[in-house]
Amino acid sequence: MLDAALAVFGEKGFEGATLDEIADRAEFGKGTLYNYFPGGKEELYHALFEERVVEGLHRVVEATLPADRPLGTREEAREAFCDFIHGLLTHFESNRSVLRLFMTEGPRAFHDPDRMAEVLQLFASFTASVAGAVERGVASGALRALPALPVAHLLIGNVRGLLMAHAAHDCAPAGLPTLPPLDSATTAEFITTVLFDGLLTPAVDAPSPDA
Amino acid sequence: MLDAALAVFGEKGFEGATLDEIADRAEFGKGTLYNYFPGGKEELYHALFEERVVEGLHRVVEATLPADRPLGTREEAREAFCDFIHGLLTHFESNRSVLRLFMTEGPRAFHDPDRMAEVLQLFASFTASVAGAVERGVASGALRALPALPVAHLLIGNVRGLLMAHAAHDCAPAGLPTLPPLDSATTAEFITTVLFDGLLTPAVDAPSPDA
DNA sequence: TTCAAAAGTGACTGAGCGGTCACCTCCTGC
DNA sequence: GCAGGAGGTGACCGCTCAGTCACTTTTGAA
Repeated sequence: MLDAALAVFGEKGFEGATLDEIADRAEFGKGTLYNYFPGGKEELYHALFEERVVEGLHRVVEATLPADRPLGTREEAREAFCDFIHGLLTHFESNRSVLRLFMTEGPRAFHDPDRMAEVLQLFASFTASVAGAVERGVASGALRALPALPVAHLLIGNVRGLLMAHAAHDCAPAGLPTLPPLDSATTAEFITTVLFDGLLTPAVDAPSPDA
Repeated sequence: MLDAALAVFGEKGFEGATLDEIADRAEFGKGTLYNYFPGGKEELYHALFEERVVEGLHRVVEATLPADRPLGTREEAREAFCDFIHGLLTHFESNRSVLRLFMTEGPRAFHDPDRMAEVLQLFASFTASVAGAVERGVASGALRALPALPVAHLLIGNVRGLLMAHAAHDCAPAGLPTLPPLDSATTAEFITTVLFDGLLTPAVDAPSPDA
């Protein structure tokens, strides 16, 4: 049943999805749906969001940034976060519907403070885990002394942004300037390079302008 | 009329906004709305999006990354992009409704390939301008030789991500782990530091950029 | 002053959809 | 084989809202 809901919400979005279609696709009657989710559309959606999206994020963070993973050196930190980014990318690339829920939910919550509070609550421990890892990196001297929470947001935001750009490429028919679909390992390495090494060329005292 | 539409779409989102409310708030009859926008809700929304969101992005990019701005040195490149980021932040912070349209539209377009094509078309020249600036930075040796378009996406995505996080903070009632509202200059400097100097502490064997 | 076109109006309509409920069906335990 | 209830069902209801159109008001040219 959640599978059907995921498919339909993923395709149509929250507003566009109809309970009739979800029930049809799940091969259940609409009434049955209310047996499982008395709260109706909202409850179904929230349950789905929690079980698939939030749960997925947790698995990735547990696999790649566990509290005992050493982040003492620059190399360790770089590799750990690269794994994390790679984990997020592969997770979402193999779960397009989940990706859509993930990307759509933030904006949706803006129009409803209660929902926003809920969403933030659901993401809180995920964000906190990432921020914790950043903090450990800072403490060990591997990372610059920047505030951990904004850095965590930035990290997550980057993955989200590139996923969005790539997903847009899939949808776009014309020859518009979109990103070609990269494999997740390359993309992860790209993001890591920018975020960890920086965009600027390494400062040698005589910069080499090689045209 | 567009002002009223902006306010309502900003508050309620595309689906949540009703033409009755827009017409009311604009102090027009609903019929009049169809005189100006025969295509109805969609056309009104698209016109709004084009005139306010896309237009705003263009103004920022023209002000901070014009084609003749020198990007030859690391310092010039860093400052130019910092200005750009700062420009985006201030623009959106003083136009919350515009911000919401901007953030909501991407996800919305996923459920409709035609709309996605339109949106990409509208953003194409904006993205291209940013990518062009990146390319110039790379050509002059100030920036690492990374593909310009993904870098541009990353840049824009970072601003979008932090704006979202800060906007979420405004909505959230509880003491959840959200970002405190920073002033845009600080935030711009923060993003620039991460993206340009990198998260890693300067390596011993490489010369250090200044703190 | 006249009047026709342009601009504006809001009650009405029809479709779509979330949610309900009286009924059915099938399993279980006796 | 039967009673009872848990689980399943889909026609139906009521409401919301985009879009329409017959009518009113304004405008400005003659």
